[in-house]
Amino acid sequence: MRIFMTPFTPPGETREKVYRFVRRRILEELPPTVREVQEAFRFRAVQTAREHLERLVAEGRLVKAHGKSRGYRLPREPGTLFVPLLGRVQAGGLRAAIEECEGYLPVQSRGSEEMFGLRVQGESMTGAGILPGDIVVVRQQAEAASGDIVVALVGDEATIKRLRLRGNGIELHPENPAFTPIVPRAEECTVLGKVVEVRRYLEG
Amino acid sequence: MRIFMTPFTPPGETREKVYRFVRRRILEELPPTVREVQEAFRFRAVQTAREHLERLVAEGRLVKAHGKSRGYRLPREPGTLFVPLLGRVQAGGLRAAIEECEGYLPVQSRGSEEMFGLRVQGESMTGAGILPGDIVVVRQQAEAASGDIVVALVGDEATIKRLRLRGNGIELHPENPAFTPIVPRAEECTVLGKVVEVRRYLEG
DNA sequence: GCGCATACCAGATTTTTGTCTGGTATGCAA
DNA sequence: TTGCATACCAGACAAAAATCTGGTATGCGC
Repeated sequence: MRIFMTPFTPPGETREKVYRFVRRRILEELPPTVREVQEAFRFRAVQTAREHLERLVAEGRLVKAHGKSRGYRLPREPGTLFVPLLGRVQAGGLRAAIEECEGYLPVQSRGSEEMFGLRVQGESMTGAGILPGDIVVVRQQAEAASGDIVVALVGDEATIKRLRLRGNGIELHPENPAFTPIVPRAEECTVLGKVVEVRRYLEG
Repeated sequence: MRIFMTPFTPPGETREKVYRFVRRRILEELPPTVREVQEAFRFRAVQTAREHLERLVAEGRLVKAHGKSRGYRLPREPGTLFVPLLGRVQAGGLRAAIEECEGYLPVQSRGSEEMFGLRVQGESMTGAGILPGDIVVVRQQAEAASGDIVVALVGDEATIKRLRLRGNGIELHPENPAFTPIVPRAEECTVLGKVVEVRRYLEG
């Protein structure tokens, strides 16, 4: 007569915990093996862990790569990618600036667009809640709509302003009464991309 | 006589590519196996991939968990963790709010502190560049220093204000002249945590 | 009782994966 | 020339991990 450890486990409760465990591990960059799940929950059999995992897959809460180690993943990728954080961008040197970036930022993104982070200098956009020292996350694109906040290369330095289309030309508007709009000639201004996110770190 | 495919590969060039490949894979959440590296570079022998990887470890550019599958990691963890994004927090229900969160935010963090994200309502902190709809990232802590921006539970709703210590008591200061400071009694106010980051998503 | 579901366990097989031993080719410096 | 480094290859072995087969206990509806 064998002893079976089958404490009163309400249906689904253990599975819920397994799901949370696996999700956390995946988000922390290393999905667990079936045996790691087994050990984490003190199952006596690998199969028990496997059954929970396969059930989660059947329910659509996880997806897996059959036969591969650590093959369980979250469905619909959370799509977190790391974009380079640039200190400043000088004329023409976006490529160079990306090579010499200060670090990387985790960013949520659906596509695999080319993006970068840029540290804000100056007070010209405080009216839009963008303060010196903030970081803007920029999606690289040469075109933008009127009203978008963009990063543009004017002269030999990148600047953050609100874009206004005026007939054929463009204007770059600060969001601070102490500054005046820039009306660059087309050939001396390049739109590097659109600001899609603003971040401010209050410590560290 | 065997034929060896040894094209002119400048020293370190292949290794650099291997490093980039592995780093990308790690950041995308599933570190490669040695054989996956082998296949990605069309090496005829696993050992070739292994030598590059071990070399990268020796150089300190990667670290590994010996004997574990997919055991290569980036040194000094980028320490990205995912924190729950809460819509609103009502009296006492921080735990409940975390259970029913709207989603997860990738956040850079050194420790494994308890954190959460909270969507900003109202204009009381616009002077600090915190606008309605912004997201604040909060580290849970019951104590905070004078001058910190905190999330506090006053009455039955969470609010974001700048904390001021006044003798024995506390004051919660808005950063907008149209609002007046709150001077709560100690028993009707709980500091949930300190705002460590502000985010604004400009699209989506 | 019966059938059926969930929840779990035991032991084995098969595949994947990490590791190891010993090799070839090329360039460089002593 | 020798020695030594890098860069690569071949074939194996052993550990780790996924998978499979067949079981026990408990509760629920009929």
